[in-house]
Amino acid sequence: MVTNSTKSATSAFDDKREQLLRAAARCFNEKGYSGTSLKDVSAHLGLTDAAIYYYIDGKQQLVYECYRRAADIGRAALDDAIATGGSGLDIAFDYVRRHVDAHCGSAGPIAIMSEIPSLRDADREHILALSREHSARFEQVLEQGIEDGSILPCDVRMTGNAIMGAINWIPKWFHGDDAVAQRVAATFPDYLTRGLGA
Amino acid sequence: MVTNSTKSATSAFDDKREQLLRAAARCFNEKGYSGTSLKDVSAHLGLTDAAIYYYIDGKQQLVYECYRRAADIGRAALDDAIATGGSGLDIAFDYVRRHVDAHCGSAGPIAIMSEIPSLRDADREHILALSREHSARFEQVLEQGIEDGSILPCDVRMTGNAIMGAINWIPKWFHGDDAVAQRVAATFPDYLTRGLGA
DNA sequence: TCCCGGTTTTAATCATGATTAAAATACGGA
DNA sequence: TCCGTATTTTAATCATGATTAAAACCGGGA
Repeated sequence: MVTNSTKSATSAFDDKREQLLRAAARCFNEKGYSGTSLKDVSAHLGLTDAAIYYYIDGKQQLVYECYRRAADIGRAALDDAIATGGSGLDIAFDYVRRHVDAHCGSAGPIAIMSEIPSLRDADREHILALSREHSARFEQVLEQGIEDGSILPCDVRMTGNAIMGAINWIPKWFHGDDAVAQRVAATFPDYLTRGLGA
Repeated sequence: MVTNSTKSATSAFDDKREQLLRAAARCFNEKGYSGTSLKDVSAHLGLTDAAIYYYIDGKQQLVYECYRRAADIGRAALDDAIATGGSGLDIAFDYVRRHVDAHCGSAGPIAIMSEIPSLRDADREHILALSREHSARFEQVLEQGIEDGSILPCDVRMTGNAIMGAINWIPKWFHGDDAVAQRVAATFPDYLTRGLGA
């Protein structure tokens, strides 16, 4: 019935839908959008491909929601980091820590937005807007750090691209190993912010 | 006729074949392996899709050679960096500089190896081997830097992953703008090695 | 000018995979 | 136990795109 429930009450339906999004995210990360068949995704849930249509409107809708979920998680990581306050460098560190946790922790696989062109026109606009907004906000954090002296002057756009790239690439080599997750958490925030100066 | 010429003599055939690989790399980077049709690739050369088969054995062969070319370029960047010598940190800096140049400079689009699973079994083994070897060699450079005191002790595998990720993600946002290329060159080597300590 | 190899296109073929409709199944409550 | 809704499957349909074979084209040398 594909209910567009706005409520967050945890129905069995919503649960399974969430599972579906995670399974799809994992598949998309591994084999790309066009490379994953709905059968690949449904297999993760022990269903047939056709069953997916009970939960979601189609494959396009599936990527779109995966990407939107990814954007939400990234935004939340930045929101929370900003909320904790501190210098620009502190915020940047906390953001990396949270975002990396999101990729490696129990939040499950998060889709990396590596195939924006394959989205429907309207969806692409929306996702691009979210993505640009996120980048801009992070760059502002870097600028704030430059002003408060915690970060060395730099090209914030390029530096932001470097940091985002390092994070976005994680799913390409991280596959759920807890021990590795710890090493990521112990290394990434420190390494990626140490390069910002001090 | 799809000659497997080992010579490097620049025949018109080899030239066009090289153009083909670059066009394919650009397409794969933008829309993924399955997402790009041979028609997409051939359009870049002003040909029809069927004409591609005159130059290469098929789509699988095309990705394989794109990835192999990418591996070669990455290896060359590391070889050259090591050849110039210096501390581990110096080498790391030079490697990043060269590899980033390769992505943004006239070497043309380099395929990012983001869809290893879609390779044929035998090809996948080969590419994975090259990839692992490259990572291992770069980690050795980092270790050398730790020994000679130019790099702070760290988890070289994770740090290497972070650096490679930042570089590999470049094609996702860089689209040939020369001015941007300069900013990348001015920012990445410095930022990515500054985080290694000193 | 005519011929030939090298190059490209046209016009099939063929498999894959998204999507849909109808039928089957499961399961909680009356 | 029986019913009705929620869930899933089965069995089409349909479009896309890789691949191939045969025909057409093109430029240089005899």
